[in-house]
Amino acid sequence: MPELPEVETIARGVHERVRGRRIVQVWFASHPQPFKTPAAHQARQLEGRPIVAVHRTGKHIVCELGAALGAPSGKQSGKNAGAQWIVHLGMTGRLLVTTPDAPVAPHTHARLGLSGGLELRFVDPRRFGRLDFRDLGRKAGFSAPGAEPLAIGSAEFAALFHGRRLSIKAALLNQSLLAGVGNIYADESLFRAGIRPHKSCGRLTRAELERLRVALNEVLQAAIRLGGSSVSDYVDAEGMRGFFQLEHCVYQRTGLPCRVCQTLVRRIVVTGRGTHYCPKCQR
DNA sequence: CATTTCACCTGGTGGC
DNA sequence: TGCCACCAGGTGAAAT
Repeated sequence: MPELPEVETIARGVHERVRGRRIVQVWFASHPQPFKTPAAHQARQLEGRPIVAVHRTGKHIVCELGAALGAPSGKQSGKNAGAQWIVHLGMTGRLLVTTPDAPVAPHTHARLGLSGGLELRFVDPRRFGRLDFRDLGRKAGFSAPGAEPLAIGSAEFAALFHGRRLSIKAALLNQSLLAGVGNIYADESLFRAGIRPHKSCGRLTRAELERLRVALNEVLQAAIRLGGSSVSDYVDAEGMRGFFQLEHCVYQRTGLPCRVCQTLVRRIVVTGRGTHYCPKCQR
């Protein structure tokens, strides 16, 4: 499932391959609509615009778009200002850069034909993903509600969790607190910080919170270096798998010996999510 | 307001 | 072999 490192990997790959190209043709599937704004409106707005840059915010991929080719100046047009195409991959979403003649995978919901003979495709079997279009002439650019885990400082991080009663695992998954952490990296960072997943936020010491911030930062950076974790069907923009799943200490290692102390990894359910931890290393 | 639960989806898996 | 209940989990709406 795509979390921060996977989304970062995809955004970088897409950026490398499509930056500077223009959207010349847009096809959206008609029946299933995993779209925040109506498909027809998105398709109409996307066509003719250049892709200026692609980057990540939280778990969202943001494609920065320029004005449409030949759009008349003046407020009426709507295509003369910059815009954003925002992609959320949900659980099983893929954003792929292909050649136009590449076989179209099942559950392909969007195809953007680009200048220079490439296509940007959104594929999502379970349709948990979301596509959104934002006209920057009408509203501000997209920003994730939560803080950026790779940039946040000690005091701000501690303040996010201070005085809360819910478990630290549930808090890590709350995107309006921290943007980009999902089930894999919540479990892995709690292991590296030596903290029990169901421990209440309010009971964490300042030292534990700082250990968690550093552990989260390290695990996310390491995962980005390895192209993310391919635990189900995650692949990057070129269809390549990541390798960080080989470095997992607890996630999906139920019943296997802890890499540090050999105690068997345990699985519990916290707020409805499968949660993995070492009962000896994590207190 | 804070927190928890549930529906949304489909593919893969295990039991019978 | 086939069928089916069940699980995976990111998100947002509904419930508590």
